[in-house]
Amino acid sequence: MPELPEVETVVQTLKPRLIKETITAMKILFPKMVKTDSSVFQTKPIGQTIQDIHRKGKFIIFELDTDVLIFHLRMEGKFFIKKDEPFDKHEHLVLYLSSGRTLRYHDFRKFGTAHLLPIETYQEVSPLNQVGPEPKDTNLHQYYVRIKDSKRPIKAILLDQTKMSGLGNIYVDETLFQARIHPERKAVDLKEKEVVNIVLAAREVLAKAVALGGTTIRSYTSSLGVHGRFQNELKVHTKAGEPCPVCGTPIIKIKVTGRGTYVCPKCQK
DNA sequence: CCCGTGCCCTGGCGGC
DNA sequence: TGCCGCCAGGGCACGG
Repeated sequence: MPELPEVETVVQTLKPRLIKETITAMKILFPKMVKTDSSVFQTKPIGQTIQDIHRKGKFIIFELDTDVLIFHLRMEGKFFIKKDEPFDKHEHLVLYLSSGRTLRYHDFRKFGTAHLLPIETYQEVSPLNQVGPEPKDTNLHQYYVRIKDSKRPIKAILLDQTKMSGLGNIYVDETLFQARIHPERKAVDLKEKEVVNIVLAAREVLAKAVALGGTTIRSYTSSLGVHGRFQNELKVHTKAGEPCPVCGTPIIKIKVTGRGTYVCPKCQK
């Protein structure tokens, strides 16, 4: 499940391989993933050159000459660069490139999305205008003010990409463990210092995960994927029954707003 | 406006 | 061994 560190790793991997490639053709194998008018999506990128690749939150942005191609990988999306091999059944979108290679979007759960938007305005419209700053760019006091009246559990707020972007289920659990805050605490009951500590913890957790290339929980053989090493650093996520690395109390798994959640019942208050 | 729920999808796993 | 049913989960539409 790619979160900010995994998406960043994908961007850094794709960039040197795809910059200055021109898109010569496109094949859409799973039309539902395309969220822009399909005739526009299919024809407008042809002849345009990939000038840059970057991301906002968990969205990957391919900057072309006059438009941007925006992908969201959701849980299982990944890219492969291949020659003229036959299509895999999970490849849903194929870009043909001027070098003769193909860029393939692969997603066996079919949750990922693709948009094509004009380069001048894409930041002001959906989906990217819904994406808040990531933790390192979040103003601590402003964030506290923004969430302080909410009765929702802090975990739900940290997963809300409009308020702050980049955290998913894994890194929220790790962030709240590091900050010693229980995921079910309501935002309205948190002191400003606690909220500040949570954002600071998120910055640290994400920075370390980016440095290690993200987290690979399920092992896939991927030619162009995430071979992250942060899974070795996880303190609570997926650790149900194992001792808390701080106090030794067994980690428990609970459900918070529908999400599987790992917590140390002693350390996190 | 705010919040909770259901939906999308399919590989993998538990249960029998 | 094989099959069935359910779970996982990010973001969005929808309804209260």
